[in-house]
Amino acid sequence: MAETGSARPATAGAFDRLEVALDRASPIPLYYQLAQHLESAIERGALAPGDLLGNEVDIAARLGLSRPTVRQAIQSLVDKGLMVRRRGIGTQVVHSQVRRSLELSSLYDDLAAAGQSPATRVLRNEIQSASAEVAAALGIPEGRDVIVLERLRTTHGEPVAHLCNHLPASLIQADTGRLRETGLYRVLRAAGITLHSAQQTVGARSATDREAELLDEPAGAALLTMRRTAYDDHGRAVEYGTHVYRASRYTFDFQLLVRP
Amino acid sequence: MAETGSARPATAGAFDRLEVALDRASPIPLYYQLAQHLESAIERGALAPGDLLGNEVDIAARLGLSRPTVRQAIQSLVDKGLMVRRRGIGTQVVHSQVRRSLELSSLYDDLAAAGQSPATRVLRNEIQSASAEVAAALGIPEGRDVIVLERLRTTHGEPVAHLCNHLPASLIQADTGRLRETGLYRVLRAAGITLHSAQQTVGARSATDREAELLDEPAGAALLTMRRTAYDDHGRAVEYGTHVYRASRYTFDFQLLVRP
DNA sequence: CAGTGGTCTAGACCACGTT
DNA sequence: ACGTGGTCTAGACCACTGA
Repeated sequence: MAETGSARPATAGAFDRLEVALDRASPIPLYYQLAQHLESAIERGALAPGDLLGNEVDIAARLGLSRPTVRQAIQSLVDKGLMVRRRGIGTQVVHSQVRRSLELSSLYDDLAAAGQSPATRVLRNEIQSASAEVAAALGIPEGRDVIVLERLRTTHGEPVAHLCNHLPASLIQADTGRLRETGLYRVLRAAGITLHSAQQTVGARSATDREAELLDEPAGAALLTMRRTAYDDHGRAVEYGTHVYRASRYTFDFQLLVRP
Repeated sequence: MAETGSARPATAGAFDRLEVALDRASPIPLYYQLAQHLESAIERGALAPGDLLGNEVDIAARLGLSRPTVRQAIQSLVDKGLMVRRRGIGTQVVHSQVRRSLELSSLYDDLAAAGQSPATRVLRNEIQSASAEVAAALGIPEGRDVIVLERLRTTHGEPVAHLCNHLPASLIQADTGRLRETGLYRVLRAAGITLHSAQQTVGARSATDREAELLDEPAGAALLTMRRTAYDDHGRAVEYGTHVYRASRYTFDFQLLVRP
């Protein structure tokens, strides 16, 4: 009965304006294709902040998808903080511009993405037996062999950070040459180690004399510190790092989402 | 045909050992009830790290739920980093103990949860016109009225942080008495403002003379700084804060998850 | 090969917020 | 009252993993 026909100007959502072409032959899941389309539409402004997307049933019908599939796509954007759902209202693009949230990428990637042309000086790359602190952080017996990496990260010739990492020696062979050109996490990834999570602690303290010299800061300058243990898929600790950053040249930016 | 009867020792998952009682009359969603059961089982050790949960179809059958509902429950735990799914293997409890990740709670809640019995001294609570910096952070016109809050947070009589917040004056009436006893975010919540997300920047710098005196630190001590803009459901900026923490008494802990 | 999670369908009813 | 998202069902087929 309630056949609305072709005209439906009533509660048209912003989704109408989009041209979404799904490829059912692609190995990429449909919900993921849709999510990518929506995200890129937001990025290029085709979906503006505050826009109502339009209801899920219509979108599903228009795309020839089932509603759960459409929901899965939208939900992934909600989880990213790009959209907000409201019962009785609809789904809208979030008003505030969302900055990229902190990911589990290496500092190298962070800097490269920011166009900072990072470089690395490897100060130390050797095998030692694990101290009590390192053993506890990595969850291995004290005295077990670990790779100790000490590096100085610079951008445009200026030092940014002093990085000290410990890895179980059984994991990889740390190639100093490769570590000069890229980040530790890329080396791990290339070795088939997929990171899963990391526990980080960020703090501050005054620079030691050696740190001040390495980082080209005055004695006793305030530095930003970060201690991190990274875990792989199996929950095994893969890396323990204690890093020190020049506070004048580096901060941690991240976005928090309230879990509903 | 393939009636296995009561004996099924073959690939029994750890889920068998759990007693999960769902309340279909409850307004709490079934997937959420199941997720809570599983999470508490992990917390009290009934599900140990590395345990295979058992396949989703069986669990669904045992509980009288559909598989998507069971999946939704498990997925929420995967999103929290408590479990890992592997195709062809199953779902297991993550090996490493997962610490609580940083949430969008107030410093007051953080300290209270840690049993630190926080207290607050309100140094300033007045209305001013927004400076360019504050106006830009809050997304309002320069010169618009804003509430300026300056507070000193202490635990056990020792200063921990110096907090400076700016809020659009139209939002709430900031009651100094309530701010002494609780955190700003609780006051906001009580005023019907639901926070949605926040953008934070963490850094470090040396203490000014006034900060050193307020925080009982030596002159020029290294301090941890945090700048935050918080947004509500509609994406409107609700609060802009510039906080300074004693590095000797406070750090930021958080967990990062790799999004798959 | 058998078993697992990953994806998808086509519906249904309910709770909530607006009107 | 109505429209929205929130939840749930009962299946289906596929892709990956391990033996």
